[in-house]
Amino acid sequence: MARPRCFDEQQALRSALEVFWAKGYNAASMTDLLDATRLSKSSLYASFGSKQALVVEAMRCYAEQLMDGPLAALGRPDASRAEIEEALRATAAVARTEAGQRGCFINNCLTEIAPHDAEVMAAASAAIRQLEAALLAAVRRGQQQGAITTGEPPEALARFLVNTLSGLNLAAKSKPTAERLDDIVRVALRALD
Amino acid sequence: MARPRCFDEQQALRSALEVFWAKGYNAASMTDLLDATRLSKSSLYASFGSKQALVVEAMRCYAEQLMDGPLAALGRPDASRAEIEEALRATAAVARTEAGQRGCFINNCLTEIAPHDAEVMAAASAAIRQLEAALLAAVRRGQQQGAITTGEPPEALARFLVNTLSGLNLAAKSKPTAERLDDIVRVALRALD
DNA sequence: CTGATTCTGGACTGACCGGTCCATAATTGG
DNA sequence: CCAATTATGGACCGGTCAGTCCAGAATCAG
Repeated sequence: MARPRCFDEQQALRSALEVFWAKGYNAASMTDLLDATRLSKSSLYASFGSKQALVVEAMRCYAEQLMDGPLAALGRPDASRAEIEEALRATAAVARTEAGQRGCFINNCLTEIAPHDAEVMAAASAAIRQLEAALLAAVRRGQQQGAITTGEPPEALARFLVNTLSGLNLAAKSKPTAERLDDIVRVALRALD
Repeated sequence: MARPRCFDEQQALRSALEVFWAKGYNAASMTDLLDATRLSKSSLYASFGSKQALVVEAMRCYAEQLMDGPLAALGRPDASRAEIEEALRATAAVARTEAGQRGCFINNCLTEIAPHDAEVMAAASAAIRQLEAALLAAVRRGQQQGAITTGEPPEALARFLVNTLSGLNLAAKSKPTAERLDDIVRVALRALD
């Protein structure tokens, strides 16, 4: 009875994410988004409602692909110190690439738009909370195994690690050398001893 | 012979900085800047040339007031471990305030505009380099005094500390609790032991 | 083939953008 | 008071912004 949708909403979302990620929210025009998604204006507005709603969806999409990418190790149920180290190193490795210079999309949104948009703030906070929870579980396991100091509560160590990851992603913006990133990761890991 | 300038360029710059800092570069319109500086469009363009040139000057202005504010301790010629701790704590203290939720202006610019503007990138890099140099000097002194580990080169520790400060300023965006910030500072300082 | 329904392209809107320009007001030295 | 010089306000510019809307193409069930 009805004509079926002839485009993949998830695929469009991924394309929109690329645009927002590369250009930032304000600098990404609807024209840019239309070109990237290959959707008509009507279709895009019918599917997502507004530019703001679209970026919020893009943030969720990004958070998912983060946990499947450089932070995948942290998602494993037996994640411990080795997986924390792996996550830090993978983040540093991405930061060296050209694409990595876009930084963390969540942090970009937190910086540019969250202060003036409650929904974006909520989405960013949720993503950060999720990362912290994963780190917390890994820290606890590491402490139980004696691989991580028990001189600090696991919550404190997890918060510190979130902070270090944020910093690495920000550092990525200014074309850091591999040595610089390695220094940061190595010294940060000292805090777990 | 000539009519003297009847406004304070530095004062106008500080006002412009407030606008850019609170709203972000793209979201700050010339109208906003004109209202805040109380200048006419002609005067502002005659003094600074363009919105982009204005933000670059604002970045320099911010970098100065940073070294006179929370990072003042690091500027002292005898700065050592205590001054590093003081800088971290002062940054955390600012992050708790409402004004602190604007984060670090340099990092905001690095995130929003530096990727697409070479001059902004240069200004941001210069500011970060300056901070790192101050930290490096303090780390070296701390190592000589035996207050900081010599198990890592001072450059690595300085880079790590820059990273931690960046992270704290980013964390400021999401209304962090005092406890959370204290955790980050305390754990980061472990890495110096 | 037909009628119902939904998707699609693009014209269109009013507002605002950063930036230019000029006539005028203000202040100077003489 | 005058001539020279500069700051100033505001009109104005073309372009772009996010978002609306509609006529028509595409796809369905029967």
